[in-house]
Amino acid sequence: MSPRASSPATVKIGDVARAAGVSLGTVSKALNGTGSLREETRRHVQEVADRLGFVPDSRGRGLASGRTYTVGFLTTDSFGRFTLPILMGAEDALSVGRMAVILSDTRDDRAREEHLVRSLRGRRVDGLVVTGRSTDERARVDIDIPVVYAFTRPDDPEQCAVLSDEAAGAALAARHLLSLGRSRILHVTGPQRHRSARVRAEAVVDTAGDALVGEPMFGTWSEEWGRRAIDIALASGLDVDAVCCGSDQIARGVLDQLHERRIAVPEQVAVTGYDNWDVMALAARPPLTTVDMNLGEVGRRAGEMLLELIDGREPARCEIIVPPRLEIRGSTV
Amino acid sequence: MSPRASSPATVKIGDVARAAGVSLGTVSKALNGTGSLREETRRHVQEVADRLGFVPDSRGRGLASGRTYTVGFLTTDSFGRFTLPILMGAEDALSVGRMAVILSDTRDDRAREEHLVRSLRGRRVDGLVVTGRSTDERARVDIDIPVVYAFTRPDDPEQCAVLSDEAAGAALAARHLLSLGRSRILHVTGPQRHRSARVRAEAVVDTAGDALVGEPMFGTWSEEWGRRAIDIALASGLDVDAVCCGSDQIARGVLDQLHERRIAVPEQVAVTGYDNWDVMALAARPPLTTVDMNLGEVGRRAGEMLLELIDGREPARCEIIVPPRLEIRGSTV
DNA sequence: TGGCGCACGGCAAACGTTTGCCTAGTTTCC
DNA sequence: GGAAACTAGGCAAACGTTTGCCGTGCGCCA
Repeated sequence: MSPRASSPATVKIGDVARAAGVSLGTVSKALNGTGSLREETRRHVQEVADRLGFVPDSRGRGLASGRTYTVGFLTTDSFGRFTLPILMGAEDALSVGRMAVILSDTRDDRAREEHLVRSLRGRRVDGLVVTGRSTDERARVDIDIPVVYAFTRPDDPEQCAVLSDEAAGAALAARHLLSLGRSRILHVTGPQRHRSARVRAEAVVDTAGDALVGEPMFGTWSEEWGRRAIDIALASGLDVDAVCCGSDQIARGVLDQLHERRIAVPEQVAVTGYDNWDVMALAARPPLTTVDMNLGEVGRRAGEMLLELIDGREPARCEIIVPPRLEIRGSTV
Repeated sequence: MSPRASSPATVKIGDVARAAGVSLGTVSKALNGTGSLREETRRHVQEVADRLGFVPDSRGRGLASGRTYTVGFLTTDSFGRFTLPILMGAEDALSVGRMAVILSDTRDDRAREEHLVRSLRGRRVDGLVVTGRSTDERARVDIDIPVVYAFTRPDDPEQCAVLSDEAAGAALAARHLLSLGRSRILHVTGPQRHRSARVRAEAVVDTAGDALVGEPMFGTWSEEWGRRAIDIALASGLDVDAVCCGSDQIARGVLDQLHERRIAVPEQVAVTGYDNWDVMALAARPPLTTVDMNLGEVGRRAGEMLLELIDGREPARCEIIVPPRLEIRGSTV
């Protein structure tokens, strides 16, 4: 087969060497800043390389140096709302280490995951960032290169991970409501079988104490549930001056239903969300006070940690908990 | 530097050869189904390779075969709402060609794009999918490998592209409203400087004809604008029985404001959106009738076309227009 | 002026594959 | 029974780098 029939034959290191009148190894050293060369030589080679538009072939480079400068980004949860900011953060951190990121979306399919991991292994990636839903633990990826889990919690506690402090986030919202003098707080959140929902609910219960009205209401992560929850709560005669929601979507539903019933937000009832999902939180009326998990930061820290692991440096901590942040807007005074 | 200090030294093709008692080249042929070998030999080699857990090194493979089986996915628009489904579709199509996808997010930064393209070139990717906002044309990427533009329109008409038929989509919505007997249709859409807004508006005007009330209302792609537009329209005494919106977000705002004013949807006024963005369209009350651009299909077709180009086959058409589809829900009868 | 050391840069092995060519052995056909 | 025609698989070159080691020529010092 004709090797790479690209039109104007790619320029390789030998071409640069010839054009610069030096040896092939010298070009490599000049361009990589290694070996011992006169500054003048380096400059000259650099110039020639630029003129010729030389870009070193990562295959040869990888083969010779043992590093590919490539990492895999493995996600179970397609590229949903949560995965995305993490990906962006990770890319940020990794690109300063000149790493390229290969995307692998398992679509939550075991066989597909196996195939993808095999492919990544074949590409000799230097490391792996694994992410997915935070709701449950995920099985560790069986591969003998550095792996950092982001957002999702690996079932093996030895593995490095960067997680969001969900309890702290929920507490943040609850405390905020308390500080506003609210004393009859309702908690509406997602399905009880989801770890996130449970953890957040527990934190709200602990923080709000006597100020909590009734039991946490578990349902689904939808606007629809937010609306229904309000109906249910009011129908059962609950007296409420704040609703602490498990997600922005739920909060949006809550807001709509309160509006519907002519209950003033935030005057009569304050509302908080969770996620700081801009399209939801900012478009709500009033704009939603909500917890931001700093997912970008989660991804960034995961990328940084992976770089450390790849470089063989032991990272200070192998589990990083990223603190969330409260974004205060109009839905709470 | 120690070449790849991974714990249990990676098994290479030579190891398999030795273990199977054949030559190195034979292993390659057996595993790749090339050359002429006895079926028995192939099986035997395959077995040994499996037992040893051999995964060929893509660097060596790429170097020898001239193909990297890697493509770049270059996006200007971070990985927003539109880019994502395209990415997923493209990945779908490319993964059947055993291609890995390297992500490159330019963040709309010229310098960053240059750097990323250089990096992709260094990795000798076999091809490139370029995507971004559909609102404007984008400068062609200067690289001498196959490139397919998806969703975004390249400024050079020679380039291959897969686009969504936005005019058809808007017409679809307008025609649907007409077919329901609506005769006083208002069009509310995004900024006039956006190509998408202009194209869709033009199509609505053409399709609705006399049934169009007033001029298309250009604004922003936000819920806020949807709400305001309704206020403005009603304040100016417009009599309307349908609102054809340029996006789901706008439609959502329109719905909310109509609801606010106790105007029944769809009985008194029917509403259509554009994008079929599930979190918006499904959570709306009533659920939104909207145009789905089939972005997954756009990505898939782009991936397929790229595969063809890489394989040197001239694709039948170099510009593919993917037809949109109307998703009918409760906001129109 | 002679010797030593140092700075610079060349040489070639190594990285892990694929693939065209060649050879040895087996069959087939007269 | 012998030669021609295949068949199966070995051999080695090639892909494009990096890097350790070595040699050469120069400067410096005595």
